[in-house]
Amino acid sequence: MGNDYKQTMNLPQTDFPMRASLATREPEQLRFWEEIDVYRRSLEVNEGGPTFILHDGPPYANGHIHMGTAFNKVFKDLIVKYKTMRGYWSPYVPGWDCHGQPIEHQVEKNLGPERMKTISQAELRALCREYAMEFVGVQAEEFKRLGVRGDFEDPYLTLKPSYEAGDVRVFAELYRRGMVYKGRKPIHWCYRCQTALAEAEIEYSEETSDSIYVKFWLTDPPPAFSGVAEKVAVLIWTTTPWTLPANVAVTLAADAAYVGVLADGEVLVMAEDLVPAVAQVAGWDSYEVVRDADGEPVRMRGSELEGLTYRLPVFPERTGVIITGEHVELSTGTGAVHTAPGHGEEDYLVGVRYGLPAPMPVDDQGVFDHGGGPFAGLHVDDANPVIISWLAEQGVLLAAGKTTHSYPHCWRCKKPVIFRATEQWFISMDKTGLRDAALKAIGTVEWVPGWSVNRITSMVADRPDWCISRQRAWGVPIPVFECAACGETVANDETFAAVEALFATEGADAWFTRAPSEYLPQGIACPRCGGSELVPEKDIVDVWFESGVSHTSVLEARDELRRPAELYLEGSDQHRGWFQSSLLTSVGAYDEAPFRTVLTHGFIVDGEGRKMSKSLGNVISPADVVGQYGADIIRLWTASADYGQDISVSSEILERTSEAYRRIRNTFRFLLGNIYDFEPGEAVPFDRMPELDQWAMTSLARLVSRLGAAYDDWKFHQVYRAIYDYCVTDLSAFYLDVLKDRLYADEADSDSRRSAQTVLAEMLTALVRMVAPILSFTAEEVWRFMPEPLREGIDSVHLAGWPTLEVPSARAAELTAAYGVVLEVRDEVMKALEDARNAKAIGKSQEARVVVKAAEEVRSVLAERGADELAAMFIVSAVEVAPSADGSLSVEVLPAAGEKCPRCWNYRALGAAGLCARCEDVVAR
RNA sequence: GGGCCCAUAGCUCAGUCGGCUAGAGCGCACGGCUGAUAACCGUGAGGUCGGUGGUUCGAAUCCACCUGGGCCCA
Repeated sequence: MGNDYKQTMNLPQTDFPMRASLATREPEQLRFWEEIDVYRRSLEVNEGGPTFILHDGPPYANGHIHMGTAFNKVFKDLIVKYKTMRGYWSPYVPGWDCHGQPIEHQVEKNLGPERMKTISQAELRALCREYAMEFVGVQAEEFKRLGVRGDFEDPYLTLKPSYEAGDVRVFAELYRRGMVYKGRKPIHWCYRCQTALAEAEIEYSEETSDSIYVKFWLTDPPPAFSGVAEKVAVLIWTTTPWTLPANVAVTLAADAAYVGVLADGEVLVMAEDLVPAVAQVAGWDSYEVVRDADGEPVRMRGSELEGLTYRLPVFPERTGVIITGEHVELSTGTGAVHTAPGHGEEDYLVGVRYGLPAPMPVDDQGVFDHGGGPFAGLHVDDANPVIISWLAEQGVLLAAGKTTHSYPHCWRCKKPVIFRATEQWFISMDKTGLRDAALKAIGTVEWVPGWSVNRITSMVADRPDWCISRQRAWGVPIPVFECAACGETVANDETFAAVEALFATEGADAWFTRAPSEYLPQGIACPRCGGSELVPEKDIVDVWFESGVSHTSVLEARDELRRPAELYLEGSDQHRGWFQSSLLTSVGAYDEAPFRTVLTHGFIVDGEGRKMSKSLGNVISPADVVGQYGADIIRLWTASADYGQDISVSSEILERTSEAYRRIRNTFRFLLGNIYDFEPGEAVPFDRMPELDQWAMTSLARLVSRLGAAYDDWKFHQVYRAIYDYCVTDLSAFYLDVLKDRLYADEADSDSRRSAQTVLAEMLTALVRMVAPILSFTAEEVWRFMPEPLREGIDSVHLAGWPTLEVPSARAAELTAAYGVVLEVRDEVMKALEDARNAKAIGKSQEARVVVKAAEEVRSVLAERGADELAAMFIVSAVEVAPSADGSLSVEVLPAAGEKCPRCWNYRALGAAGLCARCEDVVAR
């Protein structure tokens, strides 16, 4: 049949596969990029261009990457690639956070308790390094598989000597500026294992404890109570009697009502709500609440009692003070909390606020020293019964019982741990105005999305001093010394310089294997006692401090980078973490923020918006997605999400993303298939193109500028949206569909077909570049299937730059307006054709001719296009435009006149050869 | 418990200073085509804009509270 004519048609030809098979094909692109060293080349092409530095926040070198890390890295990658396309010199140096408790903990678990006992710190550190390096390797491969481009040959690692030297440099500067001080802070301590424990090493379980109610005698009771009885006490409740020797304050709830209860001839002050419960525990047969002249209970708010003093229970010759705090519970106890800043986190924080001392009478072994007064020499394990009976003897114990509650235990020995204040190193927020300077620096930075600035501001405004020391093995030491003779800290420009040099050449390991005399200059002595024997500080630095100094260890240290960076980009948790530690160390050392813009994204959650967890069974791993769908699907998903909120992944979302991908891929395939015989020399200039092609060029130009704006504005989901809608709506559903007749049936070398191909080539070369930052693999694949001349001798799409497209603006505006009308009419025509199809009047639209009745304004626009052009655009055999009686738009569908041309399948009057005039003409040649 | 934030069709997103019957694409249903064919085209059905109350002539949009969710802290 018509197949005879098939050979005379210009049907699409391309080897570009319809099916992506990304999981198997992507590795080929990876090898290609490796071969041509695309990262290096991406810098070379923009040598001398403006610089854009996205500074990578280091993930922790432990375990495989998850969806969150994948999202974050791909997000960064598409920004770097976009900037590269726009001509920016944009190096990307990935980094890893290699020190810290989780790795040390894991290594310790692998070793087991027996070997741990015999291993040296140096050996332990070597094992930790090995462990970290293994996962740096694992994650680097996983990132590369996602298409992430960067200097994976030479990433930055917090365990490298050059990095560790930067830790010293920043610490030294902060120290010189007087921001670093030594103070005390309570930490979890296991006296059996003789070690500090991190929060992650604590296991909580139920524990039965003593529960006692103790009277603290007020020295100057409020008159309302003191008139009633001679002795007035504030009644506290505690489950840790052994912490009473360290008591310095009682904390009340500022807004709660407190009353005096008269029982056994004494007034006991407690929260009104808790009086009945206390009466029951105390076993009072009768009691009364102190009342005023009107018979109303005397109520005082916690804040009114603030400032009163009382005699310490264990040291009656000293006094404590009543304060208020937010952590006071009014569901149990008395509403008055025994406060020992040396023994509790909340107590410590409230103590800092009130400037209270933090006595710590318990030593490393858990034994009271002389600070324990009458209990000196007693072990805390044995102390409770002794203290309780002592309190009873003193007449201050109201009641004693037992209670069960959740209590922290050591992960190693499984025994209860204690909270114990120890010497720690701090960075002061206020001594030298760091807080104010940081807040000021926040104002110089662009925070995206906008609410981000509120979050960082309130966190910096409210945070306590930064405790930067850890009692650990795997990290960078606090680079100071202690005088062996008098305990004074020894640290000055000379020692810092020597330590920095030591770390730079041998790494921080040397701190643990070399004696200070080997690397410190001669003559360093204790400024207080003149002692010359110096002991290196045992504590290491908080890992947040380490990663925080990357502005120095990486941005400053590496030739291709500089401080400040244009962009930091991390999840919203980093307001507390890296954004802040980077900001504080940079402002502290250099008086300025290390970044110009900070971009924050939400967290990855499941389809219901819940976080992913093993227990919920909703975890999706990037490796599985790459295996099933391919990295480009992860990349497309990354771009499609509005990162300002939490980002969902589910199998449905991935399925949808994958369908969208196929749509884009097929658009590329169609474009490639129709330019197989096109040479750029045959391009038709804009002003000689048919109007429809001019419109297509206009809409492409609009897309180019819209995408540029969306990318520049960090609105990547709009980029995705615009590309996708363009492929579906502008191209597939309209322009490309309309073009088929011209492409397939017109003479191969005709101006009309060459014009169409000119447009398709423009679309292809522009789209492939604009999509490359996102669909990095597919774009590269498309690039390799493009006709050689269109590639302009460029190996990789990633080196091809951003498209430039000029369309006369007056003509563009004219066409945009006119085609708005045409497309509206087209919609109506489609509806009418569908009705006809449903009535079995027609099958394909060419079988119909239509009569469009419209108002004058519409008719004039249509008339300008011409009936033939309208028929082509509506894909019908003929269009007739007629006035409409009421001005409304309506469409009448009639059978096509003429017969089906066996070559082009349009309904036309057929000539002698049995073909339509156009086809007859084409075949004749 | 506190701070910051989120909530529009099954999915991903639009909805400017509050103002026509809340939009798009996908998916779905139905149909067409068989020269983009494990493609392509068309039509259609889907939403009490998380809930309640308030401000207003009028609220998806402003306010309060609640519910659910996220991050951080406690």
